[in-house]
Amino acid sequence: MGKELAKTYDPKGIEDRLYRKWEDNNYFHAEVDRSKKPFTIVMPPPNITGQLHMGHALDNAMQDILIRYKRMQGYNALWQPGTDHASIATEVKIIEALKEEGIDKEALGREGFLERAWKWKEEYGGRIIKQLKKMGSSADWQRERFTMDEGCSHAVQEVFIKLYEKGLIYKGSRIVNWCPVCQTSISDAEVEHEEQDGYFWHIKYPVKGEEGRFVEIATTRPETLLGDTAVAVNPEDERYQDLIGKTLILPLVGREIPVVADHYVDREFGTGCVKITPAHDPNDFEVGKRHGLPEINVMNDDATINEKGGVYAGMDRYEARTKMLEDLKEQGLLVKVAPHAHNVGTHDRCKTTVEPMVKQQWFVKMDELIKPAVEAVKTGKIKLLPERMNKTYFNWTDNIRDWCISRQLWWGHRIPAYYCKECKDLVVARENPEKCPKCGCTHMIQDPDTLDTWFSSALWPFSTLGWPEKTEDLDYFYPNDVLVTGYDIIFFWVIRMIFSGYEQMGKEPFHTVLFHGLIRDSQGRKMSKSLGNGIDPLEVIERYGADALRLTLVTGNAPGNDMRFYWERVEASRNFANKVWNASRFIMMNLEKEALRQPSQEELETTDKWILSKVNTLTKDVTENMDKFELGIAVSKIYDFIWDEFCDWYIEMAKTRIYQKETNPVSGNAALWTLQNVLVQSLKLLHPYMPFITEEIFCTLQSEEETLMLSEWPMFQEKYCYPAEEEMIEKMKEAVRGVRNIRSQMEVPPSRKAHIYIVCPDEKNARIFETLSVTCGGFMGASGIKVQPDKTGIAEDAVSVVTSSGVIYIPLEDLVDFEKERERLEKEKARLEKELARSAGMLNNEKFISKAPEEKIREEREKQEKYRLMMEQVCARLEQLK
RNA sequence: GGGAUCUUAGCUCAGCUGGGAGAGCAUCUGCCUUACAAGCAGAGGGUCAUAGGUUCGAGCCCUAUAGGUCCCACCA
Repeated sequence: MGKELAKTYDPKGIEDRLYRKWEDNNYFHAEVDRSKKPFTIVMPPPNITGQLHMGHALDNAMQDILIRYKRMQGYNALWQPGTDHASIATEVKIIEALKEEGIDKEALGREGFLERAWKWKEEYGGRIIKQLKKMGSSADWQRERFTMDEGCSHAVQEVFIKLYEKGLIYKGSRIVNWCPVCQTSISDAEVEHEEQDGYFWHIKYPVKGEEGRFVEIATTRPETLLGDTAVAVNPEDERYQDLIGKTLILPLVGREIPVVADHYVDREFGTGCVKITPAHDPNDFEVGKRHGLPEINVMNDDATINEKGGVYAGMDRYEARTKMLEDLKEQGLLVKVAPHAHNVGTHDRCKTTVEPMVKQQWFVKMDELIKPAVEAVKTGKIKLLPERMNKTYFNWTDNIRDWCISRQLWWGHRIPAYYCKECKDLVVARENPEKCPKCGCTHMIQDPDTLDTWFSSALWPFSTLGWPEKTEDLDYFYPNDVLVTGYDIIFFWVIRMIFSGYEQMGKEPFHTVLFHGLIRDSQGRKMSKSLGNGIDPLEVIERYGADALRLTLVTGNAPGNDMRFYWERVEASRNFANKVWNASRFIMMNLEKEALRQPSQEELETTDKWILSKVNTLTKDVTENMDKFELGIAVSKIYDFIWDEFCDWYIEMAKTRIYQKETNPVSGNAALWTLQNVLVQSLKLLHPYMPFITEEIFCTLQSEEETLMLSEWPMFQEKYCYPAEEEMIEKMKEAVRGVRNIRSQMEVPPSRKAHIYIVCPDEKNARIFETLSVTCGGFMGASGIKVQPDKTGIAEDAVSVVTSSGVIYIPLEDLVDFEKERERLEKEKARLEKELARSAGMLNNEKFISKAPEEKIREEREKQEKYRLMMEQVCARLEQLK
């Protein structure tokens, strides 16, 4: 008869098969279509070095949910995917690989290295995309882009030149964060501060011409002493007034340096005297600028001491430190060593301690660029979710510093700047100029540096749509709608996309940013390679299916909050998938070959109307929640509806009618029609979250339909609101629960049936139970139900359940333990007393009556009346049992 | 040093604009009831971190305190 499904849901096979079907049918592809409204999300491009991890899984699950939802709503939904060249991360990986082969990067040369890099890209670039597909991601893969493909590179070049021409990009000699291991400058955002235990070394500098007089300074980095060009004191520090302007002899070096006065010096801290090393400390750099001090760079790019360091030349910075301290001690100039915890800047990629150094680098001037980006968030033109991210955002924008964009790396976008070999003139141009515009010679050399990887990702929302060409795509799909990403890259990426969007497009790149948190392990630790605590999403998919993983990741997680990963939670999700599967299996088993007839209003029974009303409300709620990006709330409502209302109540209620459809075909048809319709509507609501299982069921159930993913998102319909039926069923459920509770407490075996009496003096309630007696009879373990207005004919010793709509009597004389029954009633009485006291407390409070909204007062009165009636019944029953 | 955030059932977390405390897992009891034991029915378990305040009414708003987490920051 009906269609067959396996007894348990097995995602294996099904998922790959359906994904192939979706791809083959081009369902993910979006073309400009002016008749439809666009909805666009750009995928944060994963690194080509990457493997899918839980962060990606969450990020992509959320985006896929939104994009599938909007697609079903009829939007022209574009999810624009791609990958990132990840300059430094990739370069480091390639160098490692080369090392294993015994090849040196420099020896290989730039060209050879880039050849290797592109090969790497070919090999690994596609890997993560394959993995994303396993998640069910419905991105438009035909539009897949790469940050270093021709179009994106063109965009990068254009932006660079435009900004340069506007004076917003400049080259300058400034102090930058230098990574001695990666041997490149890095931006402020790439520096992580970490507290380390170090020492405060107190060193004496002799005052020139005053035998036996010294100035004592304190430092955490004694090796920088080699580059000192002054000692500074606070101009208002009485202790050192006479020193200002004097000359000191720099220990170990013998160079003469002045004592200068600068307000930067904190009199309270250390000795109040600060050694000034303009070439190796950002503060000192500023002080040096103010006092016209020379900048002496004493280090090589690998942080060994250079020739300026005299006898220490060639030593590593820490080696030199040790040696210098020994020497100072010998000379009696090291006066004190105090333990001192301080913050040390490290490179986020390799964790090497960053060395501040003065270097020629390229910078983006930020103060003007950032203004529209600040304005956009301030005015709500761009909404950050959760809202608290605004503070983080402004904290960064308010303290913004120029962005160092040049990197001494090979893998990346080459800076379009050319230098004349002869006159050193600098030209920024689209192509290598044949001759120097200044001196006319033909030796122009391109700047060897490449750009920060984030320079290209900042353009992602429009470079992927064809910018700088004026494309149809750009016109139609830009601005994007939503950006989904982790809060950890708000500075690296989100802010930079926003100001780049305004600068290049004159429009914001998106209007909503939905931030998610980190996925942690079960102990709350970050998942990391070094800890070995990472969980591979592919393994989860392998074991439980992509749907289960997706559901796990978005359930019970508020935006921006971190989440712990538990296998048990995946198991719970898998169980839900199985529940959906089996409910569908049951329905399909009972469907006849011929189509169901839509029942008339009269043919729909109370229970049908109740569940139709419920799913109607659910549709409204879920749509509202999803529009507010409350994905977790929306899906838990779907979950509760399907499991609790639909499966545990409605399907059970419908069973009798299905089994007896031969004798009552009208009722059977109405039940089956309702089952099928509610199921389909639930599948639609669930589809964005669990695309595979819902598609599989839908296509089996409605074999004439091609796919669920392009079906219409359900709408709330006024005609399916049945408040009266909802109330009736709720009353019935209360009664059923009451009886089940009693039976369980009294340990009545399920096989034991009893004839049940429901005493309802209220006519309306009586009618409810009469109508529903067949339905609730089965649930109450009743052999029959009699609804009557009084207790006539009911055995004195029958057990009773007091509900808000009537008293239910269960004659089970031989089984009843009266002691237990009394206990139970006493407990119920106590509960009611508490409720009544609460009600009375409120209603007797004059202020509540005068100030609370009328609705609340009415509600409270109704409750009080309900409890009062129940109390009467309980007391009467207790009296009887005495 | 500045800022954010958290503290709710044994565990992990929801709780939207203030109006009778929720879920999943775990625990206990009874059920292999012809969709599902990855299940069904029932039960126990919380002075919502502490102390004040605003309010008729606070898990939710305000203030302070304690503890945890995270971000930012150039005191050498």
